[in-house]
This record gives sequence, structure tokens and C-alpha cells, in this order.
Amino acid sequence: MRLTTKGRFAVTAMLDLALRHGNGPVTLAGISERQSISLSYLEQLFGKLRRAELVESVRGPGGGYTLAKSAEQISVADIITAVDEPVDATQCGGRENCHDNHRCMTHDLWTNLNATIFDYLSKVTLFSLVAEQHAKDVNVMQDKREATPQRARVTPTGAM
Amino acid sequence: MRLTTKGRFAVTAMLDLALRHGNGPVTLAGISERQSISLSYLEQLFGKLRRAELVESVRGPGGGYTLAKSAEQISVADIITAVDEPVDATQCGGRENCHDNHRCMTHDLWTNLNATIFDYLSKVTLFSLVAEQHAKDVNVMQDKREATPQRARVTPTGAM
DNA sequence: TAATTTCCGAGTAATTTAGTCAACTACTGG
DNA sequence: CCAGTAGTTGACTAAATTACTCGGAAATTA
Repeated sequence: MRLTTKGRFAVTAMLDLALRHGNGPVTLAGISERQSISLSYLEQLFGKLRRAELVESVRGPGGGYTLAKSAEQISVADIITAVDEPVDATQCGGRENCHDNHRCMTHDLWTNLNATIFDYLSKVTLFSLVAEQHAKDVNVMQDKREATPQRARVTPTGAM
Repeated sequence: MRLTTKGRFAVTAMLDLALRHGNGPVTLAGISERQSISLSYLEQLFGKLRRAELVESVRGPGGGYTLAKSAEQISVADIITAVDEPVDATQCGGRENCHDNHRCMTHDLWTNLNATIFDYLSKVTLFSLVAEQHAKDVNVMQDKREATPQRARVTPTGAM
């Protein structure tokens, strides 16, 4: 379980998707523009997200991506493991290098921490992130300076 | 807040130090050998750990590093932020790029998650990691192929 | 058929990781 | 005081990863 900017990009993009969930496919070009992530990079990330079955794609005009499950069912851990290669564990994956108990112990400690973080991130879903934000800062939603129709706020008052 | 192999190395090394806490300075050469981390790389990491005042150094023969505080007072978050450069936040640090509310919102969501992870890792101390491991898997401690007393393996008596 | 948008792979610059090397300072024991 | 140990610093480097580009398919709609 790593936590890099790559994963951050993926989570941000998925969040963008979650906010528009229910309004038909969202194009990568749109996400690219809104979140300032290069389109080609998004293509790479969404290739992985699709293979991990977190998103579904629709080709052609009017196409794009949608969440493959509801926002409650997609955790941050899901997203991060989808885009970050396994990368394997410690160089001694439990079998090698570990001659005496001591070495293994320090090792276990890390593995343990890793699992703890993973468990934690498994409980943080796209839905909970959005909900948390709404609870924290409602005026952001109300402060609309532009005259654009709010199709942005796909699911306004916690109706998700 | 990133979570990379670099941070993992640092945590592992600090764990090694914590296990020997109270027995005088520990040399980097020793950590290098036990944890299979290159000495020069450890030098880099401990330079940062020292500047972050997480460890103290003693020069000369018999010298080495010791924890600057007790294991309860050093969190995983402390260690990781010490070795990982700030890396800054999202490219739009709250001021730039954020033209419309929408962009800022998705942004906040990430910042929020980031803070949550950080808070969580701030509560995980070196001490709790060691304690957790003891509680979880006692037989590791009891599985002594060597004639060393299990608790006393922190002492130089059980030197490898 | 033309436009749109996903899909896919090869390639690439910049950054980070992990590590080397060499010189230097501080300290200890004899 | 001298030799050896061990931390301290900085510059430098190979390899990996990140973030991104490009070019072209393939699918879908109008």
C-alpha cells in the first residue's frame, strides 16, 4: 500500500466522477479540464480503473466513464490498489532473507502497519468523502457566483 | 503525506532503534546489516531524522544513534514527514487555479482525506507498533531456535 | 461518412529512489 | 598525542517511477 501522487490523481478523478454520478457518462476531457490532469495520463489511469472494474466506459460521441458501482461501494483503497502496481512487499517477502526471528519481527511490524492503513482506507468510500465534505462546509455549495446551471451538483442534498 | 518505500525504510530503521532503546547508541552499520539497508542510504535518512530531532547522535567509538524521545512520543507520521520532503499540496494550493467552486471542492475532499490519514498515522507510535506485535503473535517470541532469552534479545547479549 | 471518445502501445523528460564515494569532524582508548 | 571508530556532509550516479506526449486504432453516434 503506497500513497503517492499517482493515487491522488486517481482518487481526485474518481471523486469528480462520483459528483456527476447519475448524469450519464463523463468524458476524460472534462475531468482533465476541471482537475488539471493531462488527458493522456487520465487515459492510462482509467485503463487500470476499468480493468479493476471500478468504472465502466461508453465509447463514441456522448460516451465517457461512469462508476461501475455506487459511491458507497468504492473505497479509496480500491482506487489506489487499482492504479498502483502491487510493487511487492519488503524485499524479504516472508520467505527469504529472514534468517533469525529478529529480522522477521521488525518486518512483521511494518507489514502490520501496512495492513492497518489498508483497512482504514478500505472504510473510506467515495460516498463518505463527499458526505463528510458536505457536513463540514455547506456554504461552499451555496456560494455560486457563476450563472451556469448547477448540473455540476449532481446529487445536491445528500440524495446519493 | 506520502507513503513510499523511503518512509518504510525510515520506519523500519527507527523500529530497530526502538527495540534497542536503553542500551546505548546503535550504529548505522548495525542497522544496515540487520535490516538490509545500505549504510550510505541510512546516513541520508538519519541526517534528516536528526534534523527533525527524532534521534540523537553520539560520535566516536561506541557512538551511534538513540531515540531523542521515548517510543511513545514518536509517531509514524513524524518519521515519514521527516524523510519525505513536503512535496507541497495540490498544484492549486488553495489560491491558484481554483476559479469556480467546483474545482475547489473536489480539491478540499482530497486535502481532507490527506489530513485524516495524517491524523491516523500520528496516533501510531513506535511503542504501539511494538506492543501490537507482541500481542498479536506471541509464538514468534516463543519460537526461539537460539538459546537467547526472548525478552533479552534487545540486549547486546544476543548479538548476531 | 464525419465527429467523438475510448482504447492501446511506444516513447520520453523530469523526478525520485537508492546507493556510491570521498573528505571531514568528533570522540575514545592507549 | 595518535590511531581508529563513527557520525556528517556534499556531490554524484544508476535505476526506477511518474507524469506526460504522440500516433493511431476501434467503437459509436449523428
